[in-house]
Amino acid sequence: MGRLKIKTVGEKATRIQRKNTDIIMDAALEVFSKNGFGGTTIDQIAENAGLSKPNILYYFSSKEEIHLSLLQGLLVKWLEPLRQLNPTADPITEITSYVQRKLEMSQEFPRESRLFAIEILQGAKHLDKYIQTDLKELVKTKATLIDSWIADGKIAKVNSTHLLFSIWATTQHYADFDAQIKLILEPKNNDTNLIASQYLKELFTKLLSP
Amino acid sequence: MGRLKIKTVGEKATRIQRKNTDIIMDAALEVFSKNGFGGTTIDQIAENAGLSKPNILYYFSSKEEIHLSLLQGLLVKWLEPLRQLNPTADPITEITSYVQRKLEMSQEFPRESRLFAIEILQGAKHLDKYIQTDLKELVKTKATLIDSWIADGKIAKVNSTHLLFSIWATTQHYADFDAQIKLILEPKNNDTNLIASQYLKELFTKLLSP
DNA sequence: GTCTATAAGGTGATAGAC
DNA sequence: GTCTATCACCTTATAGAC
Repeated sequence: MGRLKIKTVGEKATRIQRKNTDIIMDAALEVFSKNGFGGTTIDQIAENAGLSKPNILYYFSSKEEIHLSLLQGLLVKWLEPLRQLNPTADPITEITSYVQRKLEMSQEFPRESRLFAIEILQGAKHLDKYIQTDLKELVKTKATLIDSWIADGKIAKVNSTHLLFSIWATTQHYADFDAQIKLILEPKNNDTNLIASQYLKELFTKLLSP
Repeated sequence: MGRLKIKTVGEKATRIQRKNTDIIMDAALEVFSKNGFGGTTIDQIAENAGLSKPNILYYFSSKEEIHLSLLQGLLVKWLEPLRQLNPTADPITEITSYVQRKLEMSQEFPRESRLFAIEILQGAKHLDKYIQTDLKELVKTKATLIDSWIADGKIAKVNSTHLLFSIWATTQHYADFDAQIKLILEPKNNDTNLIASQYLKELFTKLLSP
């Protein structure tokens, strides 16, 4: 009768498991991204999910397991924009498009962005193996691609790795520091996303123009 | 014999109070910036400070009071680089100097940077009044200054508020996401700070050149 | 000012009925 | 699969001796 990973039941039960697992993870994302791991209680997750605390612990064996599942499930999605960086297209268009994709992802998934940010901020203890392998490898590949564009004279000479850092920093800032931005900007400003998009396009276009 | 704010004792006692208060706040900064508010226990602060838990609570009436004291003490220092932005000097030099000051501050006080970041990330609940007054006012003043530089044709036309956002984002990134950066860069890279400094100077110089 | 002891309440996780 | 009840532990904060 087992835990999640042991599938001994039929189609219908599996579907219920999947559905409830999704509900719990969404509720947990909501609370973890707002209060951090330590500031989150299973009770809060349970209330958010509309389930009882023991029921949460029927699907996940511990609070930490929920947290880990969330982080690991996030990684593939989070790297997708960078993976799409295309060697054959126009370099500046490619990079500014990447900036746009990253910005849109932060705006569309602010909870995920914050969860990720909190985790890195606190030392990346649960992601370090992944960062040292998958992310490091991907950065290396894409930095090499950018370096080849520089060597071909297609874009200006810049440090390709720090270029990536600054793209991450500027795009994620709008999701992660949203509270600060909202408090500073006038409430009437409903076009923050558009302005941010245009500003960042200009920032990186000017940097990279040969 | 009263709490911190009531000064009924002589010079010597006051000096001890001040010394222990500083020790506690430094220990608390260490732990809060690493584990967040919820992930921190008074026991951890006590151990870090080399004091007993009740002794901590002799100087501060609660865990939250320590946290608040830290955040509020941080604000003046954190805004100083922007305050120094000088209306009379050369605009591009002024802005790139500001970038350097902000970068140095993040590198020199990474714990403060992370504490601040975690607070904003989680909704800025304890700083919202300050952000809406002091910071908003300062940003308005300095954005107006930058706008006047644009009007005078001294720098390129950009959105001045988003310029400030991108400066904060890029400079704080090196402190806040240090764990990720260290894992991605080769261990041999000891000159990250220098490269970051040069890269950011180029990024903003190109953006702002008329 | 600093300590030991402890109250008071919250939290993660489990047992067992349904 | 889901619930109520509960255990065992941890944590904040206080009381009171020194």
